Amino acid sequence: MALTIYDISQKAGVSTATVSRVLNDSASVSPSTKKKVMDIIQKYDYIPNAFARGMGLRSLQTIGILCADSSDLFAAKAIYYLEQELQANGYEALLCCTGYNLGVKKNYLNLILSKKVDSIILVGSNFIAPSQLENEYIADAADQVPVMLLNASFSHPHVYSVLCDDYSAMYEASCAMIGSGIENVVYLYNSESYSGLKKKKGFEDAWREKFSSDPSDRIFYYDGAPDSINDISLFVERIAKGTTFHGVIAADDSLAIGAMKYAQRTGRSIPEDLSVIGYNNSVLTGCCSPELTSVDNCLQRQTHQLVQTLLQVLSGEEAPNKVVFSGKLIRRNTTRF
Amino acid sequence: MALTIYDISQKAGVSTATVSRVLNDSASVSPSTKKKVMDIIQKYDYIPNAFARGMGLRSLQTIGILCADSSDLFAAKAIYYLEQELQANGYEALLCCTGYNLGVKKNYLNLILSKKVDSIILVGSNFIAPSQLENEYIADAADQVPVMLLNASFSHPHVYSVLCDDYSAMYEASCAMIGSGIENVVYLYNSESYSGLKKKKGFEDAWREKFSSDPSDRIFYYDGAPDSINDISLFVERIAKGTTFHGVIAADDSLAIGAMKYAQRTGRSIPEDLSVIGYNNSVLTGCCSPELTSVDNCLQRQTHQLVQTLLQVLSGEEAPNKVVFSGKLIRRNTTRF
DNA sequence: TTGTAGGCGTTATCAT
DNA sequence: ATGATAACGCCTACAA
Repeated sequence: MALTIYDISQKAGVSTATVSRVLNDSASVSPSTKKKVMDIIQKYDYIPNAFARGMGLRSLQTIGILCADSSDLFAAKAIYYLEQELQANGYEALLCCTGYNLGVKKNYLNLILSKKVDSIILVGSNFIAPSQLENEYIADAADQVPVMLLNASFSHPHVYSVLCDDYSAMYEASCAMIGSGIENVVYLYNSESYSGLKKKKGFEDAWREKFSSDPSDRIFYYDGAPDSINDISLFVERIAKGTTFHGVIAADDSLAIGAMKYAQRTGRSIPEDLSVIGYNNSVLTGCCSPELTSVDNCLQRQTHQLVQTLLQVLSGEEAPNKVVFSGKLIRRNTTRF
Repeated sequence: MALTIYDISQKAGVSTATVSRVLNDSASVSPSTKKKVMDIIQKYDYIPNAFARGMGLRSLQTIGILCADSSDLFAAKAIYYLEQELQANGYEALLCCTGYNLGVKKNYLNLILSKKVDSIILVGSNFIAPSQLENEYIADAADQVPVMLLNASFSHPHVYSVLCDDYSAMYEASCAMIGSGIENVVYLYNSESYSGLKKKKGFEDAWREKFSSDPSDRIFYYDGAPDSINDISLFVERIAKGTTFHGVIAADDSLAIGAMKYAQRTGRSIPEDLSVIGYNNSVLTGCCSPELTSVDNCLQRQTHQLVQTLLQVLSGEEAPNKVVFSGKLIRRNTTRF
């Protein structure tokens, strides 16, 4: 049987209350007794029982992280950074992959709430739907613990958002490509999430501004497996049957690389005949050749800010409800502007 | 204040014990009272307090997952699969990224143990060192909870290993390349972990068998950032200054792609002038062109088996201490054999 | 089948 | 500064 606080108090010749105070350095304990207790704790490798502790403190210093798919490149990086930041501040991360179904997300959110996490971080904007009604479950959760949104935004008490201005980033990337004189640019996307729609609008506005025409016949939605580059390239090939294009702007690096694959298969050269811009500036940008121009959404800065905000909230300080960073186009060799 | 089991028992007109029994369907409860209690629980949205529950049950149905870097492609996939399997069986995953330093790993292992997880899963073989002494901390952990190893092996009571036979997979891949007549094959690796060394030995044995000579001057260790394809390609370029080669076998897809980048930069054609084999069969294999031949280590089968074994262990059944799967060379376009 | 009551290991409150 | 002791909310003998 593991040692209890009572055992330690006996051996140290003090009360359990004193041991507890040492453990949490809560109230003032005389240096000498403190040392005495510490020594016993060290000597016997005493570890307080986490459950009993949770009961008393009403917290186990644990943060729930929800994401749709933790193996998605963006999510994987985000989770890594978040976990590191949390760890460094004495918190553990409870991970939960929900998939993309709304009902399932709700269930998991409640499940993880029942584990008494101190807060919940929602990774990626696919947790936020365009219709307020579907976001009700987030508001409900926020009544229990602060809810942190990474790369999404939702206005509600106790909901805090940290995100990249995907709209502007995509708008500027689109302007760069369209403005450089490349003809017949198309836009590829694979998510209608909060950020997915922002990005699309960035392209649309850039297009309308330049040509005063409706871009909707140049926008294509891919709903296949996100990690099957091959499927994506077939998808692009199908587009090419009905539409001429010399530029591709993609809402995700993998879509961009699928387009490159198609181009290379059909003998089109990049960037001479086809320019490509991706999004997320993931490891994939360095794997293809030529290397992919992509928008960096400064994920690490986002995660850092998110955890800082979270710590403020948990310690009762005032914290910003929404922090927005700017994305940045990283120019590589699939573009010439 | 949240409702307690006592409140529910009052409203239902039964004792707390009966409510508890309904909650855990432990002992037999008459269908009528069961329904009565259930209705109250539903009506008030009652959720039992997780901490108090943990105290009674001595478990919160939580499994600790440790990995060095959760954004590593292999680890990210593994974590995703594991979390899904665990979730499906009523367990939550507590994630912890330790980095590659041994001391840090030990600390985190103890930290996560103190959270009273029901078991610990170590993802990736970098937790197992060649020297037994350095693995002592794993043996210690296994005294407290069952320890599961994904893609590593360590013989000790309460330690269970599920892995791919990386040695054989790499041996066969090496034989395939060497046997096809490709001259001056080199081997690249970036980890001296349990599996890293197995893979290297696979190559060495294949080489020795064919040429009866020492392969050590053809084996190169990369110790830079694993996700910087560019650094890897410079590393390969340096190798090329002193060594002629027409084949590259890499212990990881990113190393292989770095080699391809070098080749493409210097105008060497793949696979005519240079054949390449990667390892892990990751998403990267489809991003480069030509697409990368790579060894698949059937990660999903491994994770499934691991969780099955874990469930057996936790329910007190006998379980296999070591399960080994075979890897498989997936031939794509960077090779011609 | 059901209820009573004690215990789980801490923390927090109140004295001293 | 320190010690008793009452919560905390649930589970589980044991009793009925």
